[in-house]
Amino acid sequence: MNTKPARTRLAPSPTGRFHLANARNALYSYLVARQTGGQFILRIEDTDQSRFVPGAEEVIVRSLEWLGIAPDESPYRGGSHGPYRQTERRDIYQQYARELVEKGHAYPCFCTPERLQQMRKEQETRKVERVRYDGLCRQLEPGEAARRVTAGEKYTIRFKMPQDGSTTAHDHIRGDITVENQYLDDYVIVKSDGLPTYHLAAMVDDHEMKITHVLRSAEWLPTFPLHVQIIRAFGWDEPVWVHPSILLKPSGKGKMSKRDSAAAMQDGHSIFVDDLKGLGYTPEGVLNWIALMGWGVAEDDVMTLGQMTERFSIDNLTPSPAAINFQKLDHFNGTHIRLLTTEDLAGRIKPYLTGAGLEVQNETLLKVTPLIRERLVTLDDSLTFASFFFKESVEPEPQDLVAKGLDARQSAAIARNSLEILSPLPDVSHSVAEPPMREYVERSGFNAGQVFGILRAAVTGQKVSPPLFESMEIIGREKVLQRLKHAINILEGM
RNA sequence: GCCCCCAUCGUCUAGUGGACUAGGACGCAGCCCUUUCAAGGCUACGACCGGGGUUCGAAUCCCCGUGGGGGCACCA
Repeated sequence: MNTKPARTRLAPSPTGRFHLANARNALYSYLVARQTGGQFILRIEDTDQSRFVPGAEEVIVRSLEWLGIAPDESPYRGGSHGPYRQTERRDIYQQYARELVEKGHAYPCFCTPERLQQMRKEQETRKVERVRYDGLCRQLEPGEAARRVTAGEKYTIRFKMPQDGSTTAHDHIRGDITVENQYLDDYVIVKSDGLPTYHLAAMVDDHEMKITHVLRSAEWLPTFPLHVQIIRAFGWDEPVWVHPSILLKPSGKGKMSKRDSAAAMQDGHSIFVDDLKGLGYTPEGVLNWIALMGWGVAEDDVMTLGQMTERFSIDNLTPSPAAINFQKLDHFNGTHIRLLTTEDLAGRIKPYLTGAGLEVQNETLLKVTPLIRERLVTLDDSLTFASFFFKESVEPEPQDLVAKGLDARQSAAIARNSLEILSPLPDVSHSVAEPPMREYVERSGFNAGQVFGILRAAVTGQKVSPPLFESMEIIGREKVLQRLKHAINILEGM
């Protein structure tokens, strides 16, 4: 367990949607911050203006809030280490880039995109070991370079990678990762528009914002040595680096593609957090699900956020890629729904019901909720299990009113007998209505499944429903009798 | 092609040299409960990638294969 307050961050770019991997990094970062009494920070990495998607930032914030892991510092909440949007930190990067150039760790590069493209093409046709920058501008005299810069020539700034030896970087999950420097490139750290690339911006910001633990996707592993080199060039302390594993598509064959996402959506699932709510998932279920992709828990894996905060440790993260398993999401969602109090659950279900045009009375909803709770996988399942409680009348399929092994005439007779039994009763509560109906089953020679099946279809309008007598009690005598009469009419017309 | 990472049931994982007959969860199958569907309970099926070492002893450490994944931009 960490003892010093940790500062962690989530640094997404507002270029697309907020997906599972983002959410999982956010969760782990949040957990580390919480358990050490530190801060979790949201920083927007918007240096690539060509890929900027309007509204993406809002989706990120909304998703984090919905999950219940909102940041302590962010562009919206502010904080003492802002600004939290990289485009607003332009001058800071400029200053640090200049420092790198002055120290001889970086140099201006005047190569045009066209030249670079051609260079790569040539390298490929020559089948060179590795396609990379050829170092043309690295050779330039610093004075000459400075003259061209002041002359107004367009340029980028490249990091001067050591050409001999190797770089060892330490990942908390994987241990030391060593790469021969000759395989590393002179990466561009400031673009010709004056904005930094990730490599510079993230290192500068993590330092400036006093980040102690960097949790980021394993996709960064290949440039990890570069990042460490940049930090060493500045002479800064390194944070604890944690690279949680890549998330794979359900088949385990590669990352999720656009096509895979569409397929998941078809199936009532999604890898995008802002879809999950509409699909009926709870933050608790989603959180528990993503927490366990790459976090090894031996037993008792159903956890709330609070329990995760107590139990989480970056020591228990796994290095191997994990396939996304939506069945497990359903499982966790269902179990967390069952853990909710009746009031809480009712409140969460209501929007799905009213959203479907149903008129929902809170009093009734509170009675219905315990009946459907253990049947729900997603919150919108409440529609299939509870709609009939809130409808004036119900329209059963004629064939559903015919009991198994019987014909329409026999079924109609059972329905009529049931009506005769229920009509004189003061009410159709469970304790009042069930005994005489049980007695009828005994006496009639039909089995319970047949009799109650007809009654269920008549009263609920469907073959599958919550327990029959409990349901009738909530629906009430008048409506029950009404629906039963309606069913008799249908059966007699068959 | 080059570089990097990874390797236990179908999937997510526990396991840090002897307590492993390899544990849990999801899923799957069966049974119990039951007026339907669930939930719940019980049971079953199911894995240490291969080969070499190291060691009295290896799922665990090392090497080599093989397989899988990721990355090779003035994107993050």
